[in-house]
Amino acid sequence: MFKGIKMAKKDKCTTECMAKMNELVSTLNEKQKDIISQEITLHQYKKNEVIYRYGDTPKYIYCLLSGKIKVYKEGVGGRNQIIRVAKPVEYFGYRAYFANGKFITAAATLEPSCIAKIPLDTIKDLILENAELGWFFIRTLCQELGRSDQRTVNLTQKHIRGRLAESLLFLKERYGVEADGYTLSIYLSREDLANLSNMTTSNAIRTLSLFAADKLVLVDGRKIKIIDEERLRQISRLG
Amino acid sequence: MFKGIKMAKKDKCTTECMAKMNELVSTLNEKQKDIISQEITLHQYKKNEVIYRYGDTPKYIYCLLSGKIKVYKEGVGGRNQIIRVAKPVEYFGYRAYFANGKFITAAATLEPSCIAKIPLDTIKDLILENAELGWFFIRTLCQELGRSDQRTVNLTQKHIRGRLAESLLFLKERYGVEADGYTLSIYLSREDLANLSNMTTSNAIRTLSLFAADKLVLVDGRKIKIIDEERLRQISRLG
DNA sequence: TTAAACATATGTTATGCAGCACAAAATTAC
DNA sequence: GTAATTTTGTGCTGCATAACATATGTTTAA
Repeated sequence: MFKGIKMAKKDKCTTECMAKMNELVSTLNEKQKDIISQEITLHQYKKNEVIYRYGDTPKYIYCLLSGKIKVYKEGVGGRNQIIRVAKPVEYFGYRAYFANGKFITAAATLEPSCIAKIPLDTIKDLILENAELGWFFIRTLCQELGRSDQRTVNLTQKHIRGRLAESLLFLKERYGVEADGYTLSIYLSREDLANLSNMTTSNAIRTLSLFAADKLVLVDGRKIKIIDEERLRQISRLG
Repeated sequence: MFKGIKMAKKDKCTTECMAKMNELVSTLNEKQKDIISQEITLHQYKKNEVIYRYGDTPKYIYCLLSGKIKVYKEGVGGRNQIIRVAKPVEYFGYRAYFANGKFITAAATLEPSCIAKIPLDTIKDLILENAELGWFFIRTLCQELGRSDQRTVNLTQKHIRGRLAESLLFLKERYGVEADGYTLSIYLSREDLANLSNMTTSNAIRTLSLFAADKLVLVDGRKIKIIDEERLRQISRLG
C-alpha cells in the first residue's frame, strides 16, 4: 500500500526529525504524533535562500533543524530590518497565520539549513485539541514579544556604538561562541550586521573598526571575537 | 456562609464585568466561569495612574473594561517609549508571567479607567485545561507581535513627519473618531504623542503645527481632527 | 586568466533632528 | 485671585549619522 511505502521511505528522516522537535512533540499523544509524522516534510536550503516572502499566504510552520535563518522586513529605500534570527530547534513563519493575515515579513537562510514544514491547518487543529501544545506556543510567543519590545527601545534610543554593541552581545547570547570561548558562532556580512543594528552598512563597518581599534573585539573577515565583553556591555547600556 | 455573602456583594458588578469579557469568557464552561467570577476583582484608576512598574513581579492579568491605558518602557535619559496602547475590552500585563520573567515595561492609564484583575496562576491553570482559551491568547499574542514588528520598522526607518503621520493614523485605527467623523477619540499630551512616535516633545509640537499649517489636521488643544487622511497616509508611506 | 560582481574599508559632505533656551498659555495649587 | 507649575510653542546651534564617492580586497563566473 502506497502510504506504507511512503512512510517507510520517510521513516528514518522523519524519526530523526521528530526527535529533534522533542520540546513540541513531547506534548503530543501517540495519535497526534502520527498525524505530524504523516504531514511533516523535510527541506534543504542553500545559503541566502529565501524561505518565504512578504505578502505570501502562510501555509506551513517552519522548524529550523540545522543552520541559521533571519526574519526581516523590507524598509524604506530597500533598507532591510532584521526582525529576529532563529537557531535550531526553533519555529517560525506561523505568526501571520494565527493572526489571520498574510506575511508582513520575509525569511531567508543565513547558512545552509535543514527545515521541516508542517501544514498550519494541522497545527491549529492540534492546538485546539491539546492545551499543552497551545501552552507551548503561548510561552514561545511571549518570549518573542518581550524580545521585540526590548529591541524597539534599543534600536530607537541608542546611538550607533550602543546599537552595534547590543547586537554583538545579542548574537553571542543567541548563537554562542566557538571552542575558543570568544569567536561568535555566526558569520554575518557587514550588511546583515547593519540591518540587525539599524544603521547603514558603511557605519557598521566603520563602527566595528573602531571597536577593533579600541580592543573591544578582534575582527578577521566575518569572524568576530568578543574580547572585552564588560566594556561592550557598558557601551550598550549608556546608549 | 461567608463565601455566599462575598459572592452576593460582588454579584452585580461581577456579572456585568464577565459580560464585557465575553470574548474570553465564552470559551469557558460553567465551572471555569465560576472560578473566574470568584477570583476576579474590580478596580478604579484615576487619570495617569501607574498600574504596574518595571521590575515588578507579574501576578494578575489586567482586563481594561473602560478607559485607555499605555504600556511603555523607560528609555535612555528618561525618554519613555510607548510600546502599545489598549482599549476596552483588551488584556495586558500577562506577557512577562507567561515568559517566566518580571515586567520589563510599565503601564499607566491615559484617562480614568476601570480594570478587572484575575490571578495569573488561575489563568494558567485554565489555559492548560481549556485549549480554546489557549487559542484565544495565541491569536491575541500573534496580533500584538505583528503590530510590534510593524512598529519597529516604522519607528526606526521613517523620518519625523512619517512617524507622526503613522502615529495619528494608528490612533485613529485603534481608538476611532468621535461623532463628527474626524476628531480622534483620544486626547494625548504632546509628550505622549512624542513618546508614541519616537521623537522629542518639541518636535512633536513643531511637526503637528506643520501638519496643521498644511491643512492635514486641525488642532485645538489636545483635540486633533484628521482632515486629509489620504495625504497623511502618503507621508507615512514615503517615510 | 581576466573580467565582473560583490564585500569591505575610509574619507567627505549634507542634513535631520536632538538639545538647549526662552516665552506664552493653560492648568493647578494655595 | 494670585502665584506656582505644567504644558505648549518657537527659534537657534551643534552633532550624529545618512548619503555619496572612491579605493581595495575577494569571490564568482566565463
